[in-house]
Amino acid sequence: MNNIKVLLFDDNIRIRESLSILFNATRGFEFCGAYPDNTQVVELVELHQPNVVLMDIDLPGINGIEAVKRIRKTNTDLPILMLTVFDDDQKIFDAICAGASGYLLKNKSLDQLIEAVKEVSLGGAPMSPSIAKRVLELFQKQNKFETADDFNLSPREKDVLAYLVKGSSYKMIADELQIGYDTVHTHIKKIYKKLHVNSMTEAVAKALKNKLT
Amino acid sequence: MNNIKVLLFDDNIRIRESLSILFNATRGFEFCGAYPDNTQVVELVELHQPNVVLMDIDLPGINGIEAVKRIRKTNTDLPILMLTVFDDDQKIFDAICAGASGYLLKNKSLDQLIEAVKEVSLGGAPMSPSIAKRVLELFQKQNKFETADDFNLSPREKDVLAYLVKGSSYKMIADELQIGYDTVHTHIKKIYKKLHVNSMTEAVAKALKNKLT
DNA sequence: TTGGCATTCACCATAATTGGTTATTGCACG
DNA sequence: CGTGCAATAACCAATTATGGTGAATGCCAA
Repeated sequence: MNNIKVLLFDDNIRIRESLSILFNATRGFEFCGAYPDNTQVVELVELHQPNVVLMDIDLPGINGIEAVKRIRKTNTDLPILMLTVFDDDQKIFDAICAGASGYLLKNKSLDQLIEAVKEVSLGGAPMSPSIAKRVLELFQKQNKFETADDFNLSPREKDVLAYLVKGSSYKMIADELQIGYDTVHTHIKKIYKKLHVNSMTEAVAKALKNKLT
Repeated sequence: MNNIKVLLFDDNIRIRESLSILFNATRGFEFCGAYPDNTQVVELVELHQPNVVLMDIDLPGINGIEAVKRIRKTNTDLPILMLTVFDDDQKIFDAICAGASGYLLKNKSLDQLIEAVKEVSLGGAPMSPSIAKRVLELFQKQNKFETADDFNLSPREKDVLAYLVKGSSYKMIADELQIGYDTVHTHIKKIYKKLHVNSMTEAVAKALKNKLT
């Protein structure tokens, strides 16, 4: 198996030096270099062809999240491990959405860092447990839904509502469901009563807000 | 510091026995008991008052995910660590949405398991890197958005579109934006041209699909 | 300063939606 | 064997939305 080539971006010179020593001294790793900012991040990735990028999230100028976005424009597979001293919800969220592969707090031991880099190079997504907790919470928040509020819609009414959400008109719904225009009208009237709305747009908005689709 | 009380649900008798020995023999832990199914899960949690629950995800009868839901009905804080041999996307997703605190593959060493239980009892969310990767991918998928497609909407047009999404009619928008009905009409006509749609519901659907709000 | 664009407004004709009532069919439940 | 409900359908009147043209104002940049 080939060495794992590691490229580091961090504005702290001590971290650059110590990680440089660490990866050069550890069997199975190869240190491409360490840079204090992201001005040349895309070019440096192109140049060094690393297997893993370590990215400090709080860099001056182009921050780590922006750098991840730039790398991801041309390279969707390269593992990028975010390093940070803070576990700020918004930054975690942004970094993950930008396409980061993992997220470590800097309080890890060097052994744990080595382990994490190995894991991320193999396609895993190492995360500090406290980070993982945040991610899970964000995830749960986004996917909590009120099954309670079904509004007692009948199956057919749900069908019709789904077409409304897709942007269909009475006529289109009638065509697609193979029923008459007046029947669509009837269904929609009942939907409005059950949802306590009185227009298609309100119904669509309510359906989407309550994940009725 | 008090011992960490661990309660286990797993249908494999070998795992029950070996983890029983492990946690009884490890300083800082206390083993509440091991059960092969979830029929009494809520009562057992109530009885033992554990600090951490280890839950196999594939149990006969009431599965691990359903068990998590039941526990979460009355106890939102108790750390529940899911154990599984498979890393199936849907199960990961369901377990997390049900309220699981962490998610470990069973290929972990006993030392790593002990470490993970410690972490979860402290409020972390240990995850096997391969699981974490799935979670990140699901997360990224849910939150990917096309900032590119702004559709060249002017600020005012975005305002109007936002009201459409809220379910407002021409009149309501005119009132709320303090402009005339015909002006709203004009804005909406331009929005339709830019979005390539020709009804309020289509505009709302497209706006929401492209996160234009 | 001229051209483009955003924002505002008006009028007209057509099409679509809304709310009301009424009615038939078929299915499930007690 | 009625009762209730979902699903289907029809009719009417009033409101709302759509698509077109045209036009005034103001602002910014070439």
